Parts: sequence; C-alpha cells; structure tokens
Amino acid sequence: MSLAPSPSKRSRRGSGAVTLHEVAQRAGVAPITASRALNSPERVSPEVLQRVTEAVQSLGYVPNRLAGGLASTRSRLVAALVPTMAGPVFLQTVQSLTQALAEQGYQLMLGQTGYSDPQTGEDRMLEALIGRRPDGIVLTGTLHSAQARQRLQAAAIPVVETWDLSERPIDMLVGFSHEGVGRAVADFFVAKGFRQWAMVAGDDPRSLRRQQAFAEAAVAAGLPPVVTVSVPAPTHLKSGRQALRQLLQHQPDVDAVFCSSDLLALGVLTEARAQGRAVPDRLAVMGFGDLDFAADLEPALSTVQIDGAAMGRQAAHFIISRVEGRVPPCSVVDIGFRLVERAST
Amino acid sequence: MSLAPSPSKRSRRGSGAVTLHEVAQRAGVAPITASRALNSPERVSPEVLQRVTEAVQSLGYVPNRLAGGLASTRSRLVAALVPTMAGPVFLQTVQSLTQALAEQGYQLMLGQTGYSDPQTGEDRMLEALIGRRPDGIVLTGTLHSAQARQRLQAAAIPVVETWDLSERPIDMLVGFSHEGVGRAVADFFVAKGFRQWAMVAGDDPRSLRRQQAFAEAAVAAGLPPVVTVSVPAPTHLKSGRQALRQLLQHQPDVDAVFCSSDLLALGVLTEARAQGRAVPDRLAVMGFGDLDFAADLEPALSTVQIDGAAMGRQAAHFIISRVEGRVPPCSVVDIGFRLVERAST
DNA sequence: GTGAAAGCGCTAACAC
DNA sequence: GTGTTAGCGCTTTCAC
Repeated sequence: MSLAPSPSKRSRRGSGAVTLHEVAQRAGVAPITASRALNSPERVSPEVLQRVTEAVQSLGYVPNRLAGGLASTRSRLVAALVPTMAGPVFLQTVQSLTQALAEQGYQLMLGQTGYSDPQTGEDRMLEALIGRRPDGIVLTGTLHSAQARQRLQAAAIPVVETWDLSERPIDMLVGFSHEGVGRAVADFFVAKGFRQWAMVAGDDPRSLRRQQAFAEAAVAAGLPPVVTVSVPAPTHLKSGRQALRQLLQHQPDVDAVFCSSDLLALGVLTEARAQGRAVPDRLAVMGFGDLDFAADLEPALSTVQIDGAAMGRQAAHFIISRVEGRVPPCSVVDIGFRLVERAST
Repeated sequence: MSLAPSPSKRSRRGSGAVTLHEVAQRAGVAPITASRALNSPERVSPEVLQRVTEAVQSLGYVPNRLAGGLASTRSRLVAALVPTMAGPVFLQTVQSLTQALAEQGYQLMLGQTGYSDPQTGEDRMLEALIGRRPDGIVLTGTLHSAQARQRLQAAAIPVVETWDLSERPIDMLVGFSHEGVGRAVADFFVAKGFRQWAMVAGDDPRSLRRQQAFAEAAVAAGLPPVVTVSVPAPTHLKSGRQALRQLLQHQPDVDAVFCSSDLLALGVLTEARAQGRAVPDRLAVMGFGDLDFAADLEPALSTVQIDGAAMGRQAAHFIISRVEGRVPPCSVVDIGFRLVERAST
C-alpha cells in the first residue's frame, strides 16, 4: 500500500543529478512554482521563495540548462567562429565576449575554422554549432561559403559579424573599415614625407583589403608603387624578419613599411636591427593591432589601434538584446580605429 | 474537411526548425529508425539509410543536440576553465582542445576565471558550466576553492587538470613538474658557470613553484641567493622591462635571469638593450614557454619548451575515452618539458 | 500567486 | 532490422 516509487517496468533514471522536481517536493510546492522562484522570483510569494531557495541550497541543485533550453527554445548558448586563435588578433574579442556573455548567464561555444580550406571546415563547423541551437552566432571576419550564409539565414539565429564592415551584412555587424585603415596609414606616411613605401601583409582577406587601399593611396599621391611582400596568415615574427630581408634585397631604398600585424612589425624591427638598419631614421615601421607589447618595444611601435574588446562586448550586447526581444536601435556599428604614433615612425 | 494541422487547444510549436520526426515521415520510417540511421548507420538497412539520408538533405535537417543530450545524458559538450587567455600561455592548449574535440563531434565551452578573486569567479563559473551538463571539464591549473572541487566530484563529471602535476588530482591529469623546470634551469645555469642569478616571476601559483625550486637549487649549489622580482600575472613585456630596471638597480652584478614567461623575457631583452647591457655576454636570459616568437628574436631566446598543444590533445583524448566507456590505461600523464638553448644564454 | 497538463525533440528500453 | 512506448528535466499554456 505504500507509495514508494515502485521500480516500474521501465526504469530510465537519468543522470542521477538533483532535479527541479526534488527541489519542489522538498519545498512543498509544484515544480512549476519552484521554476518560477528561480527564474522570476518577483512573481512568487516571499515565503515560497525562501523555502525554494533553502531546498536548492541543501540539495545542491544545479539547473539542467539542456532541459531548460529545450523547453524554452532559448539555450543561452552563443557560438563564436574564429579563423584561428594562433595570432593574438581575435583573442581579445573572444575574451571580452566570453566575459560579457557570462555576466548575463550565457556561455560561449568556440569553433575554429582555420585559415586554410575555408569552405569545408566552415560549413561543417557551422552545422555542428547550429545543432546546439545557440541563441546567437558571432563571426569574426566574413563567411566564405554561400551555403553557410544560407544555412544561417534559414536557422534564423541572430548573427553578428565582427572585424569587418561588409556591405551586405547577414544580420548585425560591428567592425571597422580596412580600406579606411589603409588610407589613414597612407595619409600619415605622406604627412611624414616618406617616399618609398612597402607593405608586409598576411594573406587573409581583411589584410588584403588594407593592403590594396594603401597601395592605391600611394599611387593617388603620385608616389612610386608600393612594394608588397605577402606572408601566410596567421602572421608570425619570423615571417616579418624574412619579409624584410626579401624587401631590402629588392628595394634597398624603401623608407617606410606598413605591416599587417604588430607581430610582423616586431619581426621587421628585429631584422632591421640585425641588419644594422636604424629605425626610424633609415626605416619607419608601422604595425597593426596595438597588441599589448607594441608600446613597450624599443623603439616603441607606431601602430593602428583596434579595440577588439569593445567589439566583443558590442557583439554580446547585440545578441542579448535580440534574444530578449529588444530590437537594437542600430545593428551596424563602426567602432573605428586610431593611429598611434610612437618612436618607430 | 482538410486535415490541416488544426490549432488544437494547446499549440506550442517550438523553434520551427525541421525535426527528426519530419525526416522520418519523409523517409517513411519511424523516428527511432531515422535516429539510428544517423547515429549508428551500420545497424540499419542500406535502403533505409539511403532514404533517410535523402530526407535529411532535402529538408536541411540539423539534429537538435539539446534534445539529444537531454535524452541520452551525453551532451557532447566539454567545458574548459582557464584563468585567462590574455597571456598566450594557455592559448595553444585551448586551441588544440577545441580542434581535437570538434573532430570527434564535441564542442568546447569556454569559461574564464580571471587570476584575481579566484574563489568567487571560479565557483560561479563552474556552476554555470555544470548546468550545461558537459561530458567533461578541463581545468588549466588547479582549482582554488575546496567547494569547487567538491561540487565537481558530486557532479561526477570527468575532469582533466592540465598544466600541473598535482599530488592529489581530482580525476585525470596531464601536466609537468614546475619544480622540475626550476631545477633544470638551475642545473643549466650551474653548467654555464653563471654565478649571480635572478628571477623575474609572475605571481600565479605555478610560476611561484618554479621560482621556489630554482631558488632552492641555487642555495644547494652554494651560490648567492637568487634575487627575485615578482610581477603580476598575466605577464607582459612591460613588466619585464620594469623588472630588469629594478633588478639592475639593486643588483648590478647579476649575470643570468630566468623569466617565468617568454613575454617577460622579451621585456628583459628589450630593456637590456635599451640600457646597453649586452646579452648574453653581460647578462644571460632564459624564458619559459617557447612561444612562437622566441626562436626568432635577436638574440634568439633560450627557453623552456612546453607542448601546450599536446596537453590539449591529451585532455580531449582522456575525456572522450571516459565518455565512451573506455577506462584510459593511465589517467596521469607527465608530458615533460625541454630546455632549448639558444643565443640568449 | 499557484498549479495541472502538455509538450520541447530526441533516445533508452523493451518488444516483435 | 524496425517499431512502440515512455521518458530525459524543464517551461509553456491555460485554468483557478
């Protein structure tokens, strides 16, 4: 006659973890009430809230977000797709994204596409991530595959593109103009009176756009064509050294180099010293990114400052706004950039 | 009279995404058969497999892993907790972890605890992650809070600690001996004939252990006590420069410095040059980590090579083995380290 | 303010 | 090899 939970024909007791059900029982309320006490405490009487809180404490209850996400179709997961984390470029963005999301109870899932073989890696990665039903996806850089773009639209998941200013964004966007950077550096070089420019550039799409704008500006200014050395992304100090060696062989009279990353610039600086070429007197060097070491190099590196952390925060903000039903007033933000002049130019 | 899906009393159509149900219908089989076709194709007849595959294709079905995880109590999510990603130290580990997991259909969730205020951040972060019911948790460094350790044990989630060789591991472990590193560098310094040693060390626990072993070895070798400059973690180039400045003021006759990160070493190298102190002739410099720039600095940096990527892969391997029911033959791996002698010593 | 019922989309368990 | 049934643990909808 006792109502002990009879081990009925089919037992399938799940993980063994404490469930909301048990919390509710202990608190003497219905499960749904316990749920409300946790998710919208203001809609529940103070006593009930107290009893539920106690039950949670004493049982060590940790809500199962898989179940919650399934029931509510809000997973509170956000996916980020980065080409790579090898270069420290996207690092800050990922970092601030992780943090900003965590503060709001969201978690970040990380996916890397790799610079090489973008089509396959990207598509597969994206499908894997969509399977988790994230509440949003943050892209660093643009999506290469048209199929991927389509899939994203179909899934109707809020998307934030970062690190670029695409003309036809998939959805939301926070970035800056790479062409603008190229032109700004060119203007700066003109103002400085540099005549023979060079560029050491990674072969990723964004870097190429900076490079092109930079080269065009040189022509427009009536200067000799820019000598360019292309290096594989992600960029390393080593590539910078090699690039400068190559450069000086072909064009010894170069007087200013724009590097597509601070790491490359460090390489150029290093090689210049090894070759006894004084910076900035006989060679001006400009970086990109303003990584934390740039200001403290010898000579201190002039560079283009990009606020990666701000991009991460803004992306988090965009997605959370959307999830909570708010329509962000503007879903395209140009966070700009800033030229930082230091000793190397 | 048509049988259009009548909006019955309770409609709650979820996300609107294609479900396994629809795939099954289209393929003319039961849902569970469709499920099997996707998860264990070898247990299903070729024709059925074909029909299901086609249905998946034409409908653009992406399995809902939230639901799958809930039903099977296997989320295929792995959580990683890092103190920070600011220093590039853990970067490689996170990177290779992400990749190794993705190859097996697992995704990584990232959580940062921050070096400061470890107790609160860590506990909260951990609870948030456990709520996702990950199949495993990877820790970089040790857990500070006892409550956190307890919570982990209670949750019965496979845990891999990395970057350290704790005496009483929570579960699985892949790391190396920081004391061993300190002693090895000391042995090397002795062999080189350096007499007055110094150390520039971050204030994180692992760095402190390297420092202590290093200092003790100096005493054991009958050398003057090691002069130590402590800098806040995460370490930066700037701290390295400041530290050397400080060091040379108090102890101008120092002839060898061991830095607790390559970034610090770069700072020391930079400051040494700024002060006209020749490396390695008047000051030997040793780094830690063998980051990708170390080999190409001028002078090339001697350092302690740590295979962060291998740790990530091993951690992924450990967790997946455990999830699939295999008991790894040995759940503690010392991946060691390697002294790399270059020009800076 | 609280609760009962009915799913969310999938898979484990048991048939046949 | 395939299907039926009954959940996984939570939240939505509707009712009081």
